[in-house]
Amino acid sequence: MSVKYTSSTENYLKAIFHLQKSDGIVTTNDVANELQTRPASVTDMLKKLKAQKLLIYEKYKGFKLSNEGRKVALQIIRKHRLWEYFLVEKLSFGWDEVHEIAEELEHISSKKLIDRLDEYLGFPKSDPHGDPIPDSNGKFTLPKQVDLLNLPLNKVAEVSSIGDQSPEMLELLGDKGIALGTKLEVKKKFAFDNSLELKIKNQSMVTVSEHVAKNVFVKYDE
Amino acid sequence: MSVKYTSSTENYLKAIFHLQKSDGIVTTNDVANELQTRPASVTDMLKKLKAQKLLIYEKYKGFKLSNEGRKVALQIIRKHRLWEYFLVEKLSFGWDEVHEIAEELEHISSKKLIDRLDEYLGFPKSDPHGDPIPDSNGKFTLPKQVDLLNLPLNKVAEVSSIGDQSPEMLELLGDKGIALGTKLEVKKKFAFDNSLELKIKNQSMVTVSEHVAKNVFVKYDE
DNA sequence: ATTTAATTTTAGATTTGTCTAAAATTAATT
DNA sequence: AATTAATTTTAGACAAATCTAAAATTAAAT
Ligand SMILES: [Mn+2]
Ligand SMILES: [Mn+2]
Ligand SMILES: [Mn+2]
Ligand SMILES: [Mn+2]
Repeated sequence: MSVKYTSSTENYLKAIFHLQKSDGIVTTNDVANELQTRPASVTDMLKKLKAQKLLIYEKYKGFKLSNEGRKVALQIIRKHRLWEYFLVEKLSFGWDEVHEIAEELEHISSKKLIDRLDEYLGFPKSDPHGDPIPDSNGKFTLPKQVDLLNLPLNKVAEVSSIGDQSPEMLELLGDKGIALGTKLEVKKKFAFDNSLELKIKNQSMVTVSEHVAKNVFVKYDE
Repeated sequence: MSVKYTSSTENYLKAIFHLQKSDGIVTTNDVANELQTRPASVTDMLKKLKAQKLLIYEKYKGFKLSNEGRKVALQIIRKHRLWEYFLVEKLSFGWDEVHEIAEELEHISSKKLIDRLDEYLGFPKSDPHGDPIPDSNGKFTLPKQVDLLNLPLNKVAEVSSIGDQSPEMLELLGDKGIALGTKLEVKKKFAFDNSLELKIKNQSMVTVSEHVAKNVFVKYDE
């Protein structure tokens, strides 16, 4: 039967899950940095997670989520992303203002609530940032996508996901007229600094840096 | 500026508010009983609430909410009831299964979220149990209502609110076919035990005890 | 291979919210 | 009025989550 975890435990599991995705290996400092806390606090929590069999951990030797830990993390992520979808689609929030609120809502415990919400929303496949929403069993399908640097010239594509989702990045994208679902094509790539000129559908041309280009993912046919 | 309170603080304020409504005077034991905790824990919290100027309290002399405390309590109640309305109207929950979930959701802090939700729901005036929903400023209007014992014979009325909302009561009412909005009239009152015979619209006659009658409130014309 | 630096862990405190047991106060009974 | 009972508060403890400062371990640099 489904056990109840504290919000803190859930936040740690989620952070470790996300760090595992990108790096593979996760360190105490990584987690401290991600959760805006101190390394000593992280070590304390690692021991608790190990005691609950949510983490495989040997001191000084590193750690990773257990199967159970991964399972719990995926359910938190499911809740987070469904609430984000709800906020944008039903309550007309901007995609750049839902993360904080979802950070709280993801800890509401009722399984029935989240399954009803999923149904109410029409079983969406991805959240407002293009990230996949795990189903009730934790399964999800990664959409095939490339970043703008690897998008062929003059190929119309649709923005499907954003890598760096910092407020600064989202503000820049909003300003350039780039949102999830935006149709665009790369018109020119400058070899000098890998900056790109983009034609955004129904808008004028814009220029983006390599840093931005690497964090905007798109889907396109073929 | 809106200060952030802990869930525990919010639960205490809400409990004291509700106890104040019914009795007028509230005791340490009342609160302990309401929140399923110990009198010593209540005293601890009373001191904290006083320090935060949310409560007027002199030890051994009793206590009551300050204006600020009442204001905060009303905002929590607003959130609780709006979420209950959402769960019933949008996610098809039964009115007897939403309280627990709302007990968690009421602590989500975003003011913008709750105002957007209010708008999305069409600014409902009362929750699924017939209790009034305070507006963004904490104002609400009490619907004029009488309990079934005071409803004149053969007068068609509409169920508007339930006093005792225990699972046992809600189960009994569900079984008898009495829900919020149900149209009914009192056909007979037995002086012996104050039990009533009711004609419920589109159903057969049912009998209810005085205890039940005192906890079912109705609105009617004139 | 030592020495130095960075990382991680431990030791010991602190805050919040809770508890039990005992003391203080108020209320109720003889 | 004195005694007993109930209520409320204090004293001291504990679990959870955090912190700082110091120690242990591992990694990097001479
Ligand atoms: Mn969170
Ligand atoms: Mn997201
Ligand atoms: Mn609550
Ligand atoms: Mn209610």
